[in-house]
Amino acid sequence: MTDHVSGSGLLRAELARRTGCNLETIRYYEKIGMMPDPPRTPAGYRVYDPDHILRLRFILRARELGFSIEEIRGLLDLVDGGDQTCVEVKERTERHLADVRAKIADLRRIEKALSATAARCSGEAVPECAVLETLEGP
Amino acid sequence: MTDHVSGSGLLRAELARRTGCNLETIRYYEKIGMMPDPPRTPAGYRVYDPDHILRLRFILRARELGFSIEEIRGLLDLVDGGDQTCVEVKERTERHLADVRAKIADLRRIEKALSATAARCSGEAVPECAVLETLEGP
DNA sequence: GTAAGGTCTGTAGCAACTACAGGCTCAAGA
DNA sequence: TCTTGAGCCTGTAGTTGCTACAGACCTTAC
Repeated sequence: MTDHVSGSGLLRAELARRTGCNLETIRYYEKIGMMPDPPRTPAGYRVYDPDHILRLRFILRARELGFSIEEIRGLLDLVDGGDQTCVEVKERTERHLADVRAKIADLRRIEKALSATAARCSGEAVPECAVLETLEGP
Repeated sequence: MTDHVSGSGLLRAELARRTGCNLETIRYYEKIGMMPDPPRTPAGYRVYDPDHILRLRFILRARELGFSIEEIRGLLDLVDGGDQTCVEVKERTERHLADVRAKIADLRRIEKALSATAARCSGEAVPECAVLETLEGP
């Protein structure tokens, strides 16, 4: 079987390959409504298009950044539009923004501690405990 | 029962309260070796000190930032010392550093997309799909 | 001394995947 | 053509990382 189904569509394995996602996880995300039900071939095979790649990559990376499924659902709702008012979108966007900025701040602290550790390690001493104190900041 | 066990020690519930951690999760982290086995009272109650608070807060925040248990174990090994050589520590530190910097970069993209969304939303239009394209970067 | 509440252990349940079993589909080669 | 083999389907079971509960013990307050 080729991967070219009705022109530009991808089958599930090809979507998995292009996103680095586990094959079964795609089906799981469809089941819980994170990924839309894709069109099917007459035989029932799922057929994906480039938008699906974009969406799945976003979900995967957001997970790696520590967003829960529900948080990602919230971010995706911003994309999917729907019947939300502009005010609602704005409020939710700003909540997400605060969360994202807090994560960035914490990661910066970890970055600082790690690079200090690496620098000190260029000498001969094993570092003390800069890492643990990292997230104690203001 | 007070929370003052043998001077400055904390019982499990107090550690949970001060870190925001679920009570049972503390026991779980002990079981999988992320938290050290704490000393006990004669009756078998766990007694924690301020270092435990620090360590647990670090674990919790690292989880929120998307680090897996194994990755956090790696970060904590840097703290715990042990028989690792300086070169090993440095290599592992730099791998973590690369990972942290990639996360920061992605979060910055998300931040940008979200603040653009919020700004556009101050007008009247519902945003299109700036968010999804966020993690497509270079 | 007894009632209330905190701690203990072990075990069961949930969320988010991940893997497998058994069956159907399709393209290609003998 | 027909068969072989890789890929897809569904449903279900297993894994990881927690979270909640049950039943028993301990401690403080009345």
